[in-house]
Amino acid sequence: MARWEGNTRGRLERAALDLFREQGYDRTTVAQIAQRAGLTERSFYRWFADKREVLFGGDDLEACYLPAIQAAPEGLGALPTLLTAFAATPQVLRPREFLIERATVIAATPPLRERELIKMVTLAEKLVAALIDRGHDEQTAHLATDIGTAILRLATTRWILGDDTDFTTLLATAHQDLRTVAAT
Amino acid sequence: MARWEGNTRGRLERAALDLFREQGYDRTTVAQIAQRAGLTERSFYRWFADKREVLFGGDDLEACYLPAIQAAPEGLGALPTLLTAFAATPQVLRPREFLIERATVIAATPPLRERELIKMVTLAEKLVAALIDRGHDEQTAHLATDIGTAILRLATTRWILGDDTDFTTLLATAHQDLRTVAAT
DNA sequence: AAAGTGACGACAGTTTCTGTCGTCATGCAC
DNA sequence: GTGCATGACGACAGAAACTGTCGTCACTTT
Repeated sequence: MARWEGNTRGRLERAALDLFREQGYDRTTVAQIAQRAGLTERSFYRWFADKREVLFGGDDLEACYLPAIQAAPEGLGALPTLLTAFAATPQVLRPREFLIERATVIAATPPLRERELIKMVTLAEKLVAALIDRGHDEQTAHLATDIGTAILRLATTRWILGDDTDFTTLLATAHQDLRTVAAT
Repeated sequence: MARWEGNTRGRLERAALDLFREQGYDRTTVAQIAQRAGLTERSFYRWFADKREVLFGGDDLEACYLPAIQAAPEGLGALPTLLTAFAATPQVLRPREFLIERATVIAATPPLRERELIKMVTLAEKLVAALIDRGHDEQTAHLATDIGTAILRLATTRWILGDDTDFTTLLATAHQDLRTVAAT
């Protein structure tokens, strides 16, 4: 694979994240990223479609959730299927520090937020498709995905804020909270 | 205001949408848009921050929803407040044909989808803030906004698909459907 | 040993976006 | 009416993002 150092892609990701944190996203050049990784600007574009994509390389979540949905017990409702998939998945796939640095940079720069949003929507569409595959009708699949992501977001927020409860319990609590708000 | 033709901004929007439909987004140049509107490329950037923004000029929805939220009856729950705001608002603020052409182009080009998504999220954040302003706590406001937008999306989808029911009824039906899915 | 492959550098070129300055029509003061 | 501010505009110049193309070089396959 790699002729020189190896892990070219990882070196580019690391260099980009470091530079974004040091100087900000718009003041760092693709040429700078490539140079710090020991490459040329042209080579950067062989590994990533554009400057933003360098922080969104992994399809980790998709690889986690989709099999978990397919493996869910037969005859389960759409929303419970999603929630078990969310619960059965490890919270951290990369070193935690990397994720936090990355999230900080993304939150601070609008172009990266845009990219993150479309990644999330694309993932959500795949969740919908997976639910439809299991026999749910389209509108139910959409609705369950909307509800499920809202629950996931609330549970994750509380988890980040320091709530160390078991994640399955956090999901169940958030689900109950949503039902309460929806009942009004 | 306008020295020559007047409505410079509108001319640019119209030229951009037409060109995007004729040749696609990436094959049309900012210089082309400006030329068709009788201007220079440099002048385009005096009216829009970047090439994508030309299709997202109006803050119409925000101008509709926020006052409606503030005008909602005292003591109403967070979700009902949103739903009344959604119901009390006209569905069409621009000529319907313009909206459809625009939506088609956006759906077909990823960079425009990204921009649309961040516009929607920004609007949602303002809805949350408006709810917090009315005394709701942050998590409830978030949850209600997530639920409310899911309901709005389902109702709008059915409306577009040809369901000519009164929009308030469509919202109520979608709300009921969501409760059903959430109950499982 | 010869041929194939895959990552890379080296250009050249287009397009997006920004900074800066001069121009010119309109409006307002005097 | 003359002088002066303002605001939209054109005309550059230039940085940075991205793309196409070609040659090179290490490594692998046969």
